[in-house]
Amino acid sequence: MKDGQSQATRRAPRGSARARLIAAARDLVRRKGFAATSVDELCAAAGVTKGAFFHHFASKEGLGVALIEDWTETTGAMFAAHPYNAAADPFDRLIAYIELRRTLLSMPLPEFTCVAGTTVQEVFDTSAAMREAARNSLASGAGHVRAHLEAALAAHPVPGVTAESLARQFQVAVQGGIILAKAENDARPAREALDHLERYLRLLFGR
Amino acid sequence: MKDGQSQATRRAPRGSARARLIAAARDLVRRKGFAATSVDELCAAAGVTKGAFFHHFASKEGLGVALIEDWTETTGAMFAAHPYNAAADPFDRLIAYIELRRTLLSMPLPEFTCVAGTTVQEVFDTSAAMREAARNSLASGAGHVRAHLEAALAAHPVPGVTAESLARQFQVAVQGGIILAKAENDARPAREALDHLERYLRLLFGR
DNA sequence: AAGACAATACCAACCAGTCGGTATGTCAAT
DNA sequence: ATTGACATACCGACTGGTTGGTATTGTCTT
Repeated sequence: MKDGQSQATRRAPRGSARARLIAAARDLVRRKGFAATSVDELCAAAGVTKGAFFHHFASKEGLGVALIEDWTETTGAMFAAHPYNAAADPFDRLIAYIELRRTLLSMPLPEFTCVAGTTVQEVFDTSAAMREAARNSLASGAGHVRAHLEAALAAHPVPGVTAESLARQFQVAVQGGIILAKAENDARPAREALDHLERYLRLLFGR
Repeated sequence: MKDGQSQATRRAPRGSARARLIAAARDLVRRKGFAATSVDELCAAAGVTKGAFFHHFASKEGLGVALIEDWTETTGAMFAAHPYNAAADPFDRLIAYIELRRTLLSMPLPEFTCVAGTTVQEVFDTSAAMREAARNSLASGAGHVRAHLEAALAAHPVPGVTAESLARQFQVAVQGGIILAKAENDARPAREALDHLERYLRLLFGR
């Protein structure tokens, strides 16, 4: 009788408020940026009240840090689990990684924007905590390809090129591509950035 | 007697309010982002009242559009006037352009961030007018190198590579480098992004 | 019973934008 | 060379609504 069902659809199950807030933040921050997203908006989107918000996060900035940390884990798990890691040749794994990033670009624009890259642009000078979380996130993202790059460079050294720096260039191509895609309102420039990255790699490794 | 001097230092000369507001916006928006910069803050920084603000701009968004358009003109004039255009060989001009961008990176971080690239990240989905201004700004920036690229490609064609797309990759390297620099709070990753771009160019053109 | 979790009401500060008014400059007719 | 009509540039108090954050109370789970 107690209309438990409508209650359940209307209100999220207890204990999920934190996760729901982070999910809502991921959506809204990608579309509108961090500063332009208000706490009230976040609560409404998550189906949660303000009391719940400030129970789980000390401040809006706290939510921002948690959002980026969650992003680091989520994307990290996704890349780690992906079959692109299976290829025997490290160079093939790099090409497969780029191909994987290409397929991600077929999603709608707000859904392939990088949470860390977007927010750090806004807050790098106003929130040290969020900047540090973003730095860690981008470094972690570069870490996924660095291992493959080290193996590839061991088999085919390139003078003046380190795995560390080349891994960062992957991030540069991805982040820069996203900016151009946003400006053009079209994923194509981001896809072309990956094409150039792949061509660069092939030239470096003589493939 | 009439303390005309203190009057002059206390208040900007008539007619300069618009330019002062744009200059203040360039500073503040680079450091804090567009959404986090309030109109009051802008007015205070420009030494101007709110009445003056809304006399010159219909809205905060209007100031945003004017800011990006001004940025397009300013940077365009700067690159056009620079001696890097002097080299006879188009390839040398491209290398000189990259070198010019490298020297820009010796400034403090907020001063080498691209106004168009930063703001479009925030407002690409919430302000069509600003996104369009940013698109135009980035396209204009790519246009500066496209001419040199066309000449270089005419002398040394590279299959599958157009001047248009390669010019955009210059923007990708610059914008992506800025994001990493912000995250690391250090210009070095941006400089390395230019190094990789230069190496890519040399490989493409066999230099 | 006790603590974790969440709902509601509330607050001072701040937000973008408005509006009636004034200062300054322009130009044509006197 | 004055005058006066008009436009531009600017001023700053004000408004309705929103902001991030708090205080208090209630309700689940163990």
